[in-house]
Amino acid sequence: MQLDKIVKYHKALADPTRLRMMLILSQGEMHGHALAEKLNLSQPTVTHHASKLREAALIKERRDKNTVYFKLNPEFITASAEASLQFIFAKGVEGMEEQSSDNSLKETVLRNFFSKDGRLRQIPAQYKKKLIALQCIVEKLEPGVIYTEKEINEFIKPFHDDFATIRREFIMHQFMYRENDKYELNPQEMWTHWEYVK
Amino acid sequence: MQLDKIVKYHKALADPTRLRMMLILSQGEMHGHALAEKLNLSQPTVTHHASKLREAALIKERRDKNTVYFKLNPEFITASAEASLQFIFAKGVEGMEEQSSDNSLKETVLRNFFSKDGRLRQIPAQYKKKLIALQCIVEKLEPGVIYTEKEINEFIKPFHDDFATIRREFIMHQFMYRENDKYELNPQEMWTHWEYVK
DNA sequence: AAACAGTTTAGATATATATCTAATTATAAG
DNA sequence: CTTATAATTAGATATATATCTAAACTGTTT
Repeated sequence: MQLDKIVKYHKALADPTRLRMMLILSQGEMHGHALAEKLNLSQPTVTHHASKLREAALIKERRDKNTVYFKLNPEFITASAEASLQFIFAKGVEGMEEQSSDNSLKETVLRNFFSKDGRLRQIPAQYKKKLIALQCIVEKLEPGVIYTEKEINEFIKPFHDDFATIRREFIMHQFMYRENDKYELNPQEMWTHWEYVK
Repeated sequence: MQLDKIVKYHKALADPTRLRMMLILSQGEMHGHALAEKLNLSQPTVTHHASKLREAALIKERRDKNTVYFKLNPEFITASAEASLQFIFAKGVEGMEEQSSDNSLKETVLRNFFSKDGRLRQIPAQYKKKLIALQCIVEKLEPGVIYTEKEINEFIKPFHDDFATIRREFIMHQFMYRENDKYELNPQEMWTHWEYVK
């Protein structure tokens, strides 16, 4: 998983001192002592910040005799910014794998909580089973259709008397979304409750 | 100064939980309760992270009855990443202003520390004055020329007997840089010791 | 080999922050 | 007006981190 790398990149730049270091180094390479002087910091502090930047590969170093010169690693700086954006906007490419993994549990729920006529005997208390029961009902709705609250209630009633609770759970667990008392199915990707985010 | 904003942007994304929030929201808007559930966190924690993201303008919110829906603010996300890069790579556009501000101090140093024949009587102990004295000497070198250590020594001797110390100070204060025993002047922008980084 | 200069490591301290529970606020429903 | 639900605020705690001083290390010079 690359999440850690992206965090590391942002952490590296999430500090005013390190940003000023980067600014200074954008003018050319510089050694530790001079950096400490320009920033009014002790040398150990500069070492500390330099390690953070180096761990994120944002700077490179060269050594001449005793003194270590730092300079920017521009390719990596831009690459990291790019990667961060890609990460955030990567539409759920993953998360589809486990889709059908829990079939046995689904059958259990269908057998134990629904009667032959399709009514929900009772709302499962156990979290995962409740989600499955809700999903079994909600997937009988039409994707793309906009429902009124009344219509949703009428739809639920044949399954269970407490339509208010179930309607609320639909929203709560992201099966549907609501705006100005209009209800609509969310895309199925949003129903993925089994931790697809690693 | 925009440094704070850039720090805020990176801080906002410098946390695995918030990054996962962004990932989830990239699939569509979601309200606090559902986010808490997906992330296995308490609702106050989600509020906490949402504020951080909101302060950096990375997410937007809408409210329907009691529930607040979060969604990404994609323009700002990319704009911030762009601004961060621009900040880092902004070559010293600033810093040129105060160039000639301290002329009086320079005259003082010239009068008190240099004799009529141009020799440096003694190395000033006071930091700013020392820098001025060094600069007065170093600027007599040719930009672009690569010197050997021997040549540097010979150059300094007419100014001061302790050429070793002065040569070291040239490096230390970034007037010159050294690689494999070759010495070269740094560009004048790097001599700017009077805190151009705000 | 002794001294030195630049860097790094170790250890201490203070501030920041991620997370929780409990209490409060805000909006809606009955 | 009372209750209920979602969100926020307050307060507590534990971890992370920015900074310093002092000590150790490493390569250079004498």
